[in-house]
Amino acid sequence: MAVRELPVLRERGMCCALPVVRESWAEERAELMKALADPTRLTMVASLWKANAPICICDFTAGLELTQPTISHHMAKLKEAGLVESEKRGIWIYYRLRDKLPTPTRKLLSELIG
Amino acid sequence: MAVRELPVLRERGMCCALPVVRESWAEERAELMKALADPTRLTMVASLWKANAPICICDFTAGLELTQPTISHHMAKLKEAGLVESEKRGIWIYYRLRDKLPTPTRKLLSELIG
DNA sequence: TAAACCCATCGATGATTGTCGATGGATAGT
DNA sequence: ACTATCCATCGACAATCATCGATGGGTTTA
Repeated sequence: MAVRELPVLRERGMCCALPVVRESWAEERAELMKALADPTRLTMVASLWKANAPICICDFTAGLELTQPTISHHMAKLKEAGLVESEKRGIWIYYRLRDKLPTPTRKLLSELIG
Repeated sequence: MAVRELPVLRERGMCCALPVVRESWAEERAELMKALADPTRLTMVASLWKANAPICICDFTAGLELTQPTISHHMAKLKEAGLVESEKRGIWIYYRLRDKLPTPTRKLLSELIG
């Protein structure tokens, strides 16, 4: 918090005073952020997080004001991002937060939701 | 971690066993996540976070393989999301992470980057 | 004054995304 | 066997987005 100085000596045309490099880290993390960058999906994840119990699609379609295909589509994105896993039980398919969430992801969700 | 049971008794056509409601909370948070849901912007935020020093646009255009208008566009989004603030110094405009970041946001960035 | 540099903005374009209706597979009750 | 329910998938559409080239406004140096 102390080194917030502005460079004084600086020549024109000479950039890159600081190392700014795109890393593969950003690509992976951006994928996770994309999965969470929607109010509906965020609500779904938060519901699963707080309920700590399996929820099926029809419960979401009842609570959120969206069509069943739309909810299914969002849930598929969450699953593709590795945030959610599903289990079929009779007619219903129950979704829950993935058991083996990477620790950084779990902590991030904790900061975001909890 | 104990209540991971699947509902056994369940009637067809009766949903909403669990409260799933869209809250305004999700709308706000989704905006922040959208700002972070791009590899380039993620790299920029991480650079500002780690460098802990002001960086100007030309430094980013030199490091990332993108045009200056594109970088400017991304930086504008970060600014609009309240993540970044700028200061003009001669020819250059220096960007840094916002001083008064809300604590949840700062902790989230810490989990995401640090 | 002129030239060089930094940057924001505009307009365009191709790609991605959120949403819906329609359809069909699977399962349970009658 | 027939029907009702839950759900995934497909195709379509409008909206948003990431990227670029072109332009112009500021600012410093020559």
